[in-house]
Amino acid sequence: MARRRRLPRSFYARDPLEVAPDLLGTLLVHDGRVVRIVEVEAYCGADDPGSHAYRGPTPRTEVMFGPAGHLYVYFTYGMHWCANVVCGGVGEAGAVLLRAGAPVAGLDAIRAARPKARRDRDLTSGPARLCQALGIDGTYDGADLVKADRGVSLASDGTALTTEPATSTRIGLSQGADLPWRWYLPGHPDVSGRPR
DNA sequence: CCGCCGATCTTT
DNA sequence: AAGATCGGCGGG
Repeated sequence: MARRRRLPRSFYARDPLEVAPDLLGTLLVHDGRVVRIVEVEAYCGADDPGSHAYRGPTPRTEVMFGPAGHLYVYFTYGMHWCANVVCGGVGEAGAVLLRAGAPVAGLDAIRAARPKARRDRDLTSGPARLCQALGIDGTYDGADLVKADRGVSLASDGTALTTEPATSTRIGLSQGADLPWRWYLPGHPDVSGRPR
């Protein structure tokens, strides 16, 4: 087991198109539960019609316009939470959506948090499943991943990827649907969804 | 495995 | 009225 090293602020303070692929293989940690990130999507603020921040700041999206390295957690479809990592400079509203992971530790707690999952592959494959599995909800909006002020952080354990990342268009969008801003580790059982 | 549909509520 | 989703159901 290699030592886990929390990602520094400088990791996040770059263009989301650079940060997103670099997040593959990193560890999302909360409350004894750890998953290895295997699927992400980049969202590029005012330059991206698919971003919640495309039309400028609102109460919902204000965290995205703040400093990098914080969580942007939003509520969708009346019942689900999804988590993004804020990237780039202040005011740019870059973000990377965490779409899927592979459980690394705390499997019992993850299973307990996902009672609807029939198979293990359904535990953390999907942005809302991932949040439910790790116990991340709206109270974590704005949480600092570098300071881990609410117990959530991202770390690297130095493990090299065994699969080359692949790209595709993003899942579930009608605006910006043609942009190839999704990265994933192909063949991984936890990778979710399909582009349209 | 795949496709369809309903749930449920915030945002526009 | 649509949405950065999920889970249950039916069919192949």
